[in-house]
Amino acid sequence: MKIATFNINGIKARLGALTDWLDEAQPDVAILQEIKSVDEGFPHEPFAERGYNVATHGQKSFNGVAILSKLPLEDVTRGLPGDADDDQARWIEATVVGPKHAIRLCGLYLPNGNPVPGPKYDYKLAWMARLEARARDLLAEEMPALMAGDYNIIPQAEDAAKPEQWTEDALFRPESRAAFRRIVNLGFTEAFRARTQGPGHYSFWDYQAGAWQRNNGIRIDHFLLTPQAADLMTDCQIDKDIRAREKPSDHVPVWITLDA
DNA sequence: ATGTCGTAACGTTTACGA
Repeated sequence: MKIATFNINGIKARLGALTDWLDEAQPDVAILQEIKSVDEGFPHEPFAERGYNVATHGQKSFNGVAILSKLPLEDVTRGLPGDADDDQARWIEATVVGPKHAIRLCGLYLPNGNPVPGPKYDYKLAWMARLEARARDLLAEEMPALMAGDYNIIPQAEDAAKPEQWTEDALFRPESRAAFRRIVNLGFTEAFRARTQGPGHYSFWDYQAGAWQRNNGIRIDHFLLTPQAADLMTDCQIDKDIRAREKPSDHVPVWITLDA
């Protein structure tokens, strides 16, 4: 089972690029972030004709997450638990049942948090505390499950081409990285790093200042796997070449395969 | 170089978020 995560930066602007990539990469599941659309504005037909079921959790203009799946999406829930007043659309869950295993999928768009300090950074850290709570509950289920998406976290210096440019940024502040490590260290496997070591692997290049042309990237899109899911993983890759196309997102897809 | 995008709005340009 091939499962991808992809921050598309707007479904209206990215529909062609997204369907082109789906046709080539043929993921069974695509977990999307920054759809920047209300649920009613998210197109279903282009995905239905390719065999995908669609579940969305959107809002006007900003944020928004979705899951596309060739398998039926069961037990869909929307919103990260822990704050009834949080109206930002950043979390969606669903279960898919493969030939061998059921997988609980969590799609997330973690707050950016800039500038530091400030209310947006406070919101990021508070959101991560709620994420940790959900992660603990997920582990307690002792089933194959994953949390995938745009974490807006650069885990280590080797995950940035120029880490010195990010020292004051919410994506790389010690508090942000510590919160990410606390979650990983509960017992999750960070899929990409379980299979590939060393610098030079990125999932985001800013539109500004020729970041792509200079390969000034960062790795901020991640899969965290429960032990039961990690045991099923057979591959994890980044579709870097997508970034060179016409009208690209500033992120590229990251995907895993599971023997599920 | 405050450098680029995507979205929305009392839109032919500005504001915001990233």
